[in-house]
Amino acid sequence: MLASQGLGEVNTNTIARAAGVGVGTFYAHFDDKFALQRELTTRGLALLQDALSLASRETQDQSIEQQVRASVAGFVEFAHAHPALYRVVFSGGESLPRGGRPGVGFSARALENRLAELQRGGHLEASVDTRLAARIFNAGQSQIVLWWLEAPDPPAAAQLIETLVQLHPAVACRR
Amino acid sequence: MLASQGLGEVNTNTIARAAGVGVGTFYAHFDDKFALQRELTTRGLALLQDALSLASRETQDQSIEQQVRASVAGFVEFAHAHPALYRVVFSGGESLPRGGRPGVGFSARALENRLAELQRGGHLEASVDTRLAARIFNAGQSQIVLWWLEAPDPPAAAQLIETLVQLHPAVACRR
Amino acid sequence: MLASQGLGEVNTNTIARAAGVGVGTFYAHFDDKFALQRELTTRGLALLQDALSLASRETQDQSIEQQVRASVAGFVEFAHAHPALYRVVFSGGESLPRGGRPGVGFSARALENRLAELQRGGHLEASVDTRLAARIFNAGQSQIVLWWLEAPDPPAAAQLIETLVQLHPAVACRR
Amino acid sequence: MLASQGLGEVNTNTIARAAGVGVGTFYAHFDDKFALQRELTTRGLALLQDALSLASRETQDQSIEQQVRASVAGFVEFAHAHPALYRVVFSGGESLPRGGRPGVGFSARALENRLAELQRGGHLEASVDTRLAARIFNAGQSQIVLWWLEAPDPPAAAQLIETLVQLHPAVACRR
DNA sequence: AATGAATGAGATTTCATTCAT
DNA sequence: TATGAATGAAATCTCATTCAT
Repeated sequence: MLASQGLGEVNTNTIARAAGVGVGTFYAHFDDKFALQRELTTRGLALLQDALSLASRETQDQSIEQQVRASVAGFVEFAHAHPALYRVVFSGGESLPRGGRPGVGFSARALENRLAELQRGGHLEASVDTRLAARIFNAGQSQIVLWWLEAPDPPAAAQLIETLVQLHPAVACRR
Repeated sequence: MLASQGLGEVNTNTIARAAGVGVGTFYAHFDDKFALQRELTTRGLALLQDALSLASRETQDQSIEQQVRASVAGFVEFAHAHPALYRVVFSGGESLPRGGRPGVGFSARALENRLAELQRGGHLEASVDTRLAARIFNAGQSQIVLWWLEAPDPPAAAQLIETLVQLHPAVACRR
Repeated sequence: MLASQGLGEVNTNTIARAAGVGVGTFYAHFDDKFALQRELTTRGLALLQDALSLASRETQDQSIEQQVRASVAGFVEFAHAHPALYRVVFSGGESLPRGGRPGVGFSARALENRLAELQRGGHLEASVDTRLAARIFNAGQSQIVLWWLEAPDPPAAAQLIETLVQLHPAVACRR
Repeated sequence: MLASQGLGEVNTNTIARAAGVGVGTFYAHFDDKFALQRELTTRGLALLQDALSLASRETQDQSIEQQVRASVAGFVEFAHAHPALYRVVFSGGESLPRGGRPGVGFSARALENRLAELQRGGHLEASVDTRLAARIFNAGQSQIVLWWLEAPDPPAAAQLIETLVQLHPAVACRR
């Protein structure tokens, strides 16, 4: 119903007004100020997961680099398609009360597992700490996209994607 | 005198109390709530720059990887030495009133220049977008250290440093 | 149809929901929040008056104490039969908009007249202030019954009735 | 500092304004809206207890009726001296959140014990249920005084006291 | 007639900032 | 200079009431 605001430092009145509803209506839909954020984060993350899963499925027979590229492209395209939602999910600008914020940790586990798998298969440097590498890459990716969405002269999406691919652990530390 | 708070969502009274001074005293030293943050950020950044400059100077005759390692180690050591200050400077948890926050952009220019230099010297893949690569790495580095400072079972600093070195553009995309 | 709530601090939505009707329906039947209370109070009081009148009529040839006992028993039985309604009528927990609440004053006039009659007949201490005595007894009676309805280990009704009889002005101050 | 308001249905703004302070000041002194009520109730009850204890001590060698009269007089005088405080403590017009409200139960235990003592000493009808009698009298007393404070043509305090004495269990059911 | 989503005035509460001491 | 009680604008949230269906 009401969906994508910047939601950084806004107050409930503004949120409601911006959504074209009364203050009371807001509270009819959400328990409190943070419930909206939780809701949007949950939805956004689910949407993103879907896109990434699809990308993964579609490239499962291709090269590792192609798989990485598809994943990164899916991520960037999601942000491009839903910039406001992306900001709500990944912007550190506000306060998810207790344990909500994904940030560094978002899907780090999934990437970590994938890297470990590649490592076992001999496709990734044995010396790479998969837990750290996964988190570092994810943090870099989510932050750069945040920047990209707001940059005055943003580079082309393709350029962004290509650079992320180059720095992805599975590519940068491949063997 | 008053220095290291988390300073994410705290109010002035709490800040002052925690610093052991009266609320009024706080306003005798700082114009407003954000002046403290600006002040700490400025000082913290200066301190960090000093450490990084020193590391750079000390390794200017060594290999690129050694230079990178020294830079990363300097960054991690700074965070370890001044965790609260680090959080104030790099945590996205609060609101510098417009344009203050370093985040992705911090010293990206410096790294960007260094990468461009390497590229010109033929030490870095020509296809790397130095502006993006610098920002991605910096974002990943600052965020992972934030996580590292608060992780329940943080990896050893050496491990963290090594992984960051592996993912550093100058190392990952060297030629 | 909708009848027995605690109605102390509840809001209209809850009242309507509990009554099994929509909020809108509530306002189709009552002008505002207090109209229900007024309505219930009026009905409750009428019901109670009927019971007391009946008790009075049935014992008009018996002893004063028997009359008092019948009246008190009628009161207690009414509360027992319609606890929610009783609470609405006698609970001080909410706000009848000006002048509605019976409380101390409920039927004090009737009892006052009865006491004055007894006094004229020489059956009651001449020194008793009938206006005050009537109000004190009524207040005590209505409040104790409120307590009785909610007490964790309430005494038997008979015990309650007997004690009220003992403390009734017409019994306690008889001559 | 701020002391006696009517405090029936008032809002925090009004309370603060009436006390001659800003809204914020109110919250500097009390945790929330109800804390004031709790505070006043506690103080009022303590004050009342003191008065009653004094009355009890001063009449311990006199007749039971004198003791009762002193107690009742102390109660009435307290209400007369601190009408607003009395209303806050005994008015049922608002909501002490959980377990605060004295009402029927106020000092019922003390009176109950006193009555039981008299009963053991053979000064009170054996058939009287002391628990009920104590609560009935207390309820009647507190409610009638509430009425008395607001009655358009209130009877003299002496008259009120005398009537309460006449209806007090220890007097009405003495033996 | 019945409904309940929507409303917004108003109540509660917070907090950056001031100022008398 | 240091203090913290006092302030009130602004934020969060509630709830009696309306109205389109």
